[in-house]
Amino acid sequence: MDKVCENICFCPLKGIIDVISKKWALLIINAIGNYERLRFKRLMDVLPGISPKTLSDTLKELEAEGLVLRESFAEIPPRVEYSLTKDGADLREAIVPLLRWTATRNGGAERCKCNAFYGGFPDHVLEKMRK
Amino acid sequence: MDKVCENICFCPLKGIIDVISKKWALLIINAIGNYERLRFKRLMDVLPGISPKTLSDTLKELEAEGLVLRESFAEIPPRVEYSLTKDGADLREAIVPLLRWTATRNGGAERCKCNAFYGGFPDHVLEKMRK
DNA sequence: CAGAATCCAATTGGATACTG
DNA sequence: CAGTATCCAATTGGATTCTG
Repeated sequence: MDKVCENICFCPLKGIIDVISKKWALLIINAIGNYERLRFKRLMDVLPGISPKTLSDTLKELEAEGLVLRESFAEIPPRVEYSLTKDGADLREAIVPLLRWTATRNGGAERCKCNAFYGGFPDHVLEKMRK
Repeated sequence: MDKVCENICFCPLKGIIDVISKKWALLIINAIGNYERLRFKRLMDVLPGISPKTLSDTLKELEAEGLVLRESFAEIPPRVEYSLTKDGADLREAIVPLLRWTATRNGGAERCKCNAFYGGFPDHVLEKMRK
C-alpha cells in the first residue's frame, strides 16, 4: 500500500485502514470513548480476551496516530490513564453508524444471547445507538 | 475472537471487524458501490496494486458475508458482474462518515498531491462526501 | 499496576504462472 | 476474461513470564 504512492496514491485511505484493520483498535477506541478515561487494567477487563501485548501494541499505535492520549502519573503503584484526543473522539463519532449497522444485522442478538456488546456501553451511549 | 463466545461474546462486532480488517474490503465495497456494478478486471483497474488472488479471496468473503452479489453470465469470453446487496449498500452508507473523517484529517491532501482517493469517485458521490 | 520481553503459530497478501 | 494454483515473506496476535 505504501509503494502505490508514486502515481496513484491511496494515502488518505491508508491511514484509517491501517488503524481499523488492527483487530482490537476500534474496540479500544470505543471503550475509551465510553468511559472518558481508562486505565490499562480496566481496558483489559473491558476487552475480554485481549492479551497485554496486543493491548500495549495497539495503544502505542493509536497514540502515535494521535488518536489516544496517554497520561502517566508518577505514583506507586503506577497509574496510567488513556483518553481520546479530539481526533480520536471524531473517529469514534464517525464509526457510530458502523456500529449501529452491525448491531442491527440479522436482528442483532437473535442467535447470540450475549450482552457483551451492549453491555459494554454506559446507558447514555446505548440510548444514542438505539436511535 | 471466536472462542470468547461462551460467557462474554463479541459476536456482533466480530462480523464487521473481520470484514473491515481485510485490507481491501472497504475499498472494494466502495468501488462497487460507486459504479453500481463492476467486472473483475475493472475492479483490478480501479484498485491499483491489488493482486488477483487478493481480490478474488476478498470478493468471496464479501459474497459469503452477504455484502456483495456475484452474477456470472454464460458467455465467451466470460462475464461476471459484482454489485452490492442491500446489506452491502447499507454498510457502504455506514462508512461514509469514516471516509469523510479520513479525507479531512491533516487537511486532506496537504502533503499528498495524489487524487486517487477523490479520483475514484463519480461526481455525485463527491458532492455528497464534501457535504 | 503497567507494561516489556520472548517465543511462536496462524493469517495475510504479494508475485507469478497457468487454465477453462 | 475471470479467475485458480503455488510459493513465500511479512504481519499479527496469543500465551506466558518477568520487571520497575
